[in-house]
This record gives sequence, C-alpha cells and structure tokens, in this order.
Amino acid sequence: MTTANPLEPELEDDPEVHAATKTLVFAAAERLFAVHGFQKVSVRDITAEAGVNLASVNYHFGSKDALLLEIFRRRTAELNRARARMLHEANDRHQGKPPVRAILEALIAPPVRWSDPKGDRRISVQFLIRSRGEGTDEMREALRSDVSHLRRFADALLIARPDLPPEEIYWRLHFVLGIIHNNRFAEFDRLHTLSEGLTREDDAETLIKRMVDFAEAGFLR
Amino acid sequence: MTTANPLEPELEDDPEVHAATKTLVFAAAERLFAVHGFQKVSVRDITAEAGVNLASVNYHFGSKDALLLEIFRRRTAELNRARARMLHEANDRHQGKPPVRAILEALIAPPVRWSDPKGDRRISVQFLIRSRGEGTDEMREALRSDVSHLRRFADALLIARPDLPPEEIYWRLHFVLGIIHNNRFAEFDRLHTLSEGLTREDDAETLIKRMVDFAEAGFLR
DNA sequence: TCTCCAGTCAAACGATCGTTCGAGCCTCCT
DNA sequence: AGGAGGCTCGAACGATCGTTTGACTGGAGA
Repeated sequence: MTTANPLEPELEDDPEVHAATKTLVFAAAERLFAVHGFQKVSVRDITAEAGVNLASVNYHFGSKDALLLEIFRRRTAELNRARARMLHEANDRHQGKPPVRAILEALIAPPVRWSDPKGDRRISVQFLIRSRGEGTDEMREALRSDVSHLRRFADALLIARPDLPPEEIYWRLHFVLGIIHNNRFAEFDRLHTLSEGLTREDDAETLIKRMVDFAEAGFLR
Repeated sequence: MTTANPLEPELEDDPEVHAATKTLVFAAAERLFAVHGFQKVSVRDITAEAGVNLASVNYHFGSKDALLLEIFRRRTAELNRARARMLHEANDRHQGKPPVRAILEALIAPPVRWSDPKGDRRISVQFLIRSRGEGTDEMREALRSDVSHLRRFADALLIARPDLPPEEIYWRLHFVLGIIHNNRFAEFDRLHTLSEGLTREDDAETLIKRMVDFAEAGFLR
C-alpha cells in the first residue's frame, strides 16, 4: 500500500507515469456508474472499460465501495469548493449581505456549468446526483451529516430575508435543491419528449438564468 | 393482518381469497424496495419478509423484474388517476381555464397527501420516486414515453399563461417536478438536520401549501 | 371416493458477483 | 550485475443471485 498522493494532483497534468491504471479505473468507474447506476456496474465492467486487469480495482482502491467513495469524495469536494467560492465572491461584492439571487446563483451555477454538453464534467454531475439515491451507506451518511456546506447558504439566506420565518427559508432551500437534483439525463429526455424538442437547445448560462429566475421568484414572495 | 381489500380492485376482480400469498409478496416487495432500493433487495429478502416460500415470486409474477414492474404500473396508474381527477375538477370549477395555482395543486397534492405519515401510502411514493432513477429499462422507458399524462398539465399551463413562450412553460413544469421528486426520506432527513428540527412538524396540507406557494411564485413572474 | 390441479415447499442449478492469490514482469537503486 | 518492490496478470475462491425443478398438499368437482 502506497501512502498515496497518487491521483491527487488532479488529472493528467501529472507527468507521473505509473498512476495510469488508477486514473483509467477512476474515469471508467465514474462514467459507467453515472450512466448505468452503481449496482448495475460490476468490477469487471469497470476494468474492461478501462482496459486493465480485473484485480486493479482492489489493488489500487481496496474495494469497489472504496473506489466509488473516493470518486464521490473528490467530486463533492470540487463542487462544494466551486459553490463556496461563488458565495464568497458574492459576499465580497455585497458587503457581507448578498441578495437572494446571488446566493441562489452560487448554489445553482456550478453544477449546471458542469453539465454543459461541451465540457467533460457532465459525467461527474450525473454521478453525484445518482449518489444521492443509490450510494453506499457511507456515502449517504456523509451527505446527511455534512450539512456544514449547506449551512453557509442557509445562513446567507436567513440574513438576506430576515423577515421570513427561518423554517420557511429551509423549506424553500429544500425546494431549490430539488430543482437542481432533477437535472438528470433521463429527466431531460422526458422534458424534451414532452415539449417535442422545444426545450432542446439550451446552453448552460441560459439554463442557469431560467433556474435562478424560477428559484428567486419562489424566494421573494 | 389480513384486512386485505388491497390488492385486487384492478387485476382480478375475482374475490377468491387464495391470492393471499400474492398480496403478501406484493406488499413486502414494495416496502423493501422503497426503503432499500431495487438492486439491494433480493427475492429471498422479499419472500422472507412476506413469510412465504422463495418460489412464490416466480410462480405468481413470473420474475423479479415483472413483480416490480407490476407494482410500478399499479402505483403510477393510481397516482395519475388522482392527479387527473383533481385537474378535471379544477377544469370544471374554472370553465375549462383553471389558473396556474389550481393546476399546480392537482400535480402536487396527490403525492404529498400519500406521503402523510398517518397513512400507509408513504411507501408507494418512495417506491415511485426510486423507480425514476433505479428502475428497470422497461420502467424508465414507460416513464419516458408516457408523457400523455403530463401533457394534460402542460396544456393546461399553456392555456393559463398564453403570454409566456411555450418552452418557458415546459422548463418551469420541469422545475416543479424536481421539487416533487425531491421528497424522499433521505432528503427530508437532511433538511431536518440542516434546520435543526425546525422543519420537523409539518403535516401534508401545510407542506402542500408551501410547495404550491413556491411553485406558483415561479410561474407567475 | 377418486381425480385433478392450483398452490406450496425444499432443494438445487447455473450464472455472476467482489475479492484474493501467487507467479511473473518491469524499473529503479546500490 | 543483482536484488527489491511496485505493479500486472490469469485463475480461482466462496458467496449470493434469480430461477427452475419435482414432489407434495388440500380442497373442489364429478
């Protein structure tokens, strides 16, 4: 067992050669899980997709669950960082009391930008959304208990709307999260089928505006 | 325990009592899947929970997938019927042109009423929500292609807001569905953890009002 | 009374799963 | 040159999965 910084310096900009297998497994597992779901993807599926030996998963990650937990931790950390940065910037711009819209943008924009068809982070978003319903006990426990990240947004909203009962803030935040987590491939397909293609051509920024407009309206009444 | 009106108003109008095993399997499967997820529940788990023989699933339903497809069909049919009834009543009340709020109520109220802790339909709601992400190919194909039920709501909204671009209507409907589908046990837990219990004591009608208020605000701007 | 058959049962089947093993490979260090 | 160790490989292990089988049951109909 290596003490492992192996995959850490992010991605392929690391010239270190022999983490190639680990990187391949990581990427293949994330992709397959995002598309097909956790339980439906076997270790053999992952290693076949990655073009590596079957034993690679257990050698580099310990177990299948540990592999997916590592993917989960990496992606949640990245997403939380992006959101926190946007919220921080909004705080700076508005003297520590950002308006509702800026807070919601910090919550919504990062995952939607990741979902842009042009980029390669769409897989990560689908992975994270799936983790919410299909994840390991460890993953869901992490989601349930780690509210420290969400608390910053809740606190900002409580400050932005001191006139509202706090419970009302929490409920509306819950609704906004529902809107965000509904952005799955399958749901988009259904929407496009329903609208007969009318909704097909949105880019990330347009969708962000739509979502923020909707969420803000629900918050401002 | 055999109070048993439940299983058969639809499939076999035959009042024969010896479908007891089938009913037990149906109920156990729905409950276990709703709580633990589809892939994590084995046929042995189901038959053990129901207190029947292992072969019962294949004898009465053909296969595990067919069993869950049957549960899925039954529950979606019931939910769609309840929603359609409410939309129909709203149509009658408003001369065929119900306002946005009435339409959203018809969409939101039935599943939230089912989720009421007092009733026993909570399991069915959790089952249906899970079907959306973890279901069989058949189940998800049914969800994707059967937009006829949703179309009635989309059409009603298009009439209620003829000033909005149709694509905007579809997107907002998509957002509302996200809010509805986010009402999972795990998400509620997380919300209550975040709010430190502030959100704990809601009954169904209060939650419906909260959701409809929020959704309506997003639609009326 | 006998027959028939839907229903139940224990047992087993073949497939697939995550994981482990031991031998071999390759690279770097001295 | 030679040894060490990180890494890969094919093969197998044991567990669990969904499903099937064949014997057995009890009650309804002739």
